[in-house]
Amino acid sequence: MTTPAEPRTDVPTAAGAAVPEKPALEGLEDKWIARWKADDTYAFIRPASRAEVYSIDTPPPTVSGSLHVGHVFSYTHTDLIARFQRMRGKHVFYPIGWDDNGLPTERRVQNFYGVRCDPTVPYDPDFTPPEKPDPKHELRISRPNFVELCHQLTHVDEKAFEDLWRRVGLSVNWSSLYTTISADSIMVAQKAFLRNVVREEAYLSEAPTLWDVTFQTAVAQAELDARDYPGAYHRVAFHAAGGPVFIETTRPELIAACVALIAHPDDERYRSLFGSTVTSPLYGVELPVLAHPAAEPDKGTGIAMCCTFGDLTDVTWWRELQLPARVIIGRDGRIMRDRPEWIADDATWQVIAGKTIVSARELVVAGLRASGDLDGEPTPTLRKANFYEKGDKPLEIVSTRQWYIRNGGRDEDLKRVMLERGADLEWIPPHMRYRYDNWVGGLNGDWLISRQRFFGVPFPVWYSLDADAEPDYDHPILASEDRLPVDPSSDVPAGFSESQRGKPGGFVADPDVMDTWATSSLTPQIACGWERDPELFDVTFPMDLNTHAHEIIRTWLFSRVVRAHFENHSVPWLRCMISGFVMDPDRKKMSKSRGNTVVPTDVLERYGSDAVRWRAAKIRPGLDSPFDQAEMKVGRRLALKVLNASKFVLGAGALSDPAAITEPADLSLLAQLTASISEATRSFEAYDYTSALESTEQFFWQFCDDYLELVKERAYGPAEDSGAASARATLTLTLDIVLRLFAPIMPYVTEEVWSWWKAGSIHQARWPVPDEVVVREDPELLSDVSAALIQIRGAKTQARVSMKTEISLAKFYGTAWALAHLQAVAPDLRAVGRITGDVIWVETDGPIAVDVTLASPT
RNA sequence: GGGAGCAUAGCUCAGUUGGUUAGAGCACUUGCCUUACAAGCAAGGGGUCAGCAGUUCGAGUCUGCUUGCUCCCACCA
Repeated sequence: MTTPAEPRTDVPTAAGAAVPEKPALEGLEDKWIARWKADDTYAFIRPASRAEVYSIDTPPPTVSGSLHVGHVFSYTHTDLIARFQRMRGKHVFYPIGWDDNGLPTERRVQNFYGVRCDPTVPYDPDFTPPEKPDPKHELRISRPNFVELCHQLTHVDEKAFEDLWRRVGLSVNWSSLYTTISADSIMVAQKAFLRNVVREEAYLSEAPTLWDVTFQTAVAQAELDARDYPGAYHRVAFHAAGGPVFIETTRPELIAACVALIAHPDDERYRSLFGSTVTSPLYGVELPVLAHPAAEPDKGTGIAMCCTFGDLTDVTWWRELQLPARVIIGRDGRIMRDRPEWIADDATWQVIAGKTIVSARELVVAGLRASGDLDGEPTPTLRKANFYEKGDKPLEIVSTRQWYIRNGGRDEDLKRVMLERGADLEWIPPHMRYRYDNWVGGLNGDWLISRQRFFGVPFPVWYSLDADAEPDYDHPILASEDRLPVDPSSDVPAGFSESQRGKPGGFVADPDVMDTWATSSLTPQIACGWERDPELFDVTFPMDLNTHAHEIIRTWLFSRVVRAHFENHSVPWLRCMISGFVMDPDRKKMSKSRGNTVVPTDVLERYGSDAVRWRAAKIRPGLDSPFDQAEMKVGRRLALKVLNASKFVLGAGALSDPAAITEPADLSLLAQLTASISEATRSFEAYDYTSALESTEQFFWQFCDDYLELVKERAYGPAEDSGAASARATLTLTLDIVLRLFAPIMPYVTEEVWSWWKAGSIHQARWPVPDEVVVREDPELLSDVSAALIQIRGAKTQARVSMKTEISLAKFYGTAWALAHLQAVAPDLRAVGRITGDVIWVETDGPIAVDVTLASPT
């Protein structure tokens, strides 16, 4: 009745078919981590054609940061797909990288070693960091020494990350590991940048820029974090001919930077003042009163002071009304020491000169109070202020020269193209596309990529100096591609010699580095060997899948779409699978700043990787999920159940002979198994790993609870008995297939059991197909048997007796069809129910029912 | 203020194009040492599908409104 698609020949493992006495989960991870590493089980073997490859772009974690369970879940989601595709026969290109460049690393190095980078300090080849950092006296060290320390520390961090990912069981290609600060990455980042410059997709511009005073660097729109920030409204009088004009401000320290008062053109209250002038309190600077539609009549008093620069509206006014720039805040976040030329009275200026913003504010308020220009007391308010996401002071706006890459923020045509690129991607789940559309639609400037920092990819650019040693920013000297990677601070541009560095008529290096996103926006190009390995690039790019959590759609996802659009005229990948967050039990987002993170190593140790992965697989793409320890226990129980059930199956004697499967109950099970294979496959193909797991799990539990119990006695029969052979062959085939269905989710326990009687890794085995089992029996048969079993067990439970209590008389009720099903497996039914007496069959129209008479307990 | 998602058992979640009596796991109750597993097995209780209104022979499912929660974006006078 049943023939296998192809006879299977099972080769015993080298160790022999060893089923342990007491299987345990402990120790499996160490054992298989070592084996997979030694055998390079997940190696990418380069095939001839793109169609044979499945390539995946994964987020390079910031190695100086810390990971929490949310990361583990998200990376697991990717691995589930990778393992499924590998078993489907794809050559899975699954590189991983470490994001080790950038500010987080610098900050960690500063704290770890107690040092600070000072580019003016010369390199010390014999430098060794202090054994015990002294936070009060940071050691000032040269940029090369600082960068060396960054490399040292990230190396240590990277080892810990690799250990974690290996424990989680990620089947990445470790030989394709990249880092964002490696020579290759620098080369890719510099080459792509140079091409952007040549095509005028990147440009240098002096403009007001959001500036972090702590880190003293520019930051990009994507790195902003709007936070509540306590402040106070100060009602301040400016002086006009007709009397005082009151404004409200939370930033009175900027009165000295004021360039105009501005109200809405239709605002009757101020219409008469337009075109006239007022003078500022304390400083007596004469200022025009102007009209602009961006002024909001219902904010404050309806008339605002426009400063250089208090907020982005000030920048708009400065630009559109062509106002002068009156900068008073320096890049260190302090009021400038020298009195600006528009302030007449030096004594007034000296009050705030050199002060921090906070103390300057207090001093100015005291001055206003003394001069009578403060109307009433300041009223506290909670306002939103822009912060750098890694900073803890509100951003200032300063005018600086920076490199930008066009992203559509200042170009409607490009914006439309970027939206179209987003629409070309397959989004899993689909609604994540709206996040992309929202972000791109709301861009209000190009992408600022330069950072005034040290550990990062340097811009491959110099500027020539004129006779006064002033740099010519309009004509940057670009490195030629064949010299990459270059460090302009030590390399010399063509046609110059090192002796001309910094000299009149000579040259100077661009001092900045690229933001880390500028490099990580090229991970598909870095990983796939762009410009370095054309054959690899051809078979891996555009990639098949991009995965990460939804918070970096606006940053990492979007920036890669931009770079691939410019460089490759394509999308970087075909689809994006977006993970949700793990929330704390109060349904709050897990984050380091909230202090509610769960350290993954603890959880992995307590429940095991298979259990944690099982839990991750229960979370569908895009959905947030609360973290619950109890859920892990269930996963652990399943892993253990797989071990125990396998022990039973193989303990009865593995029989890889599908032709021996002849009994109706056995054939019916295989019919159900076939349906499960189809369902799991369909689900995985649709990236619905959760449903794939659920269908397999449901089959497996029913297999254990009903089928295994039903055939237990028969399976123990003598080898020459055809019923016993049928049971054993069914058990063996079912285990073989179920293990493979579980393999992407629980790689450890499935590999362990596989090794008990098969050679090779289950992770290199093929995903099951329904054709492996050719069935002609009715899957309903076992369902009817289960229904009868429930009745028999129920009777015993109700009587509060043991399941092994004998039944002296059993009456089965049901349709002729159902009774036929039960009669077909009557011996099994007698065995599992311990029916020792008579069996009576009663045909009815109703559902299956069983009446039993229990023998008196022994 | 703009956008998105969610609301089904005490908890976490399924519930295809509307169609019998709304499901699962956990938790809970009760029973069972049953030779794969007591980290197990068996049986059971538990829901006004957030609320209101509508479409329909029929609504957890479709439409509108309301409420609540979460996330993203905007909001610095």
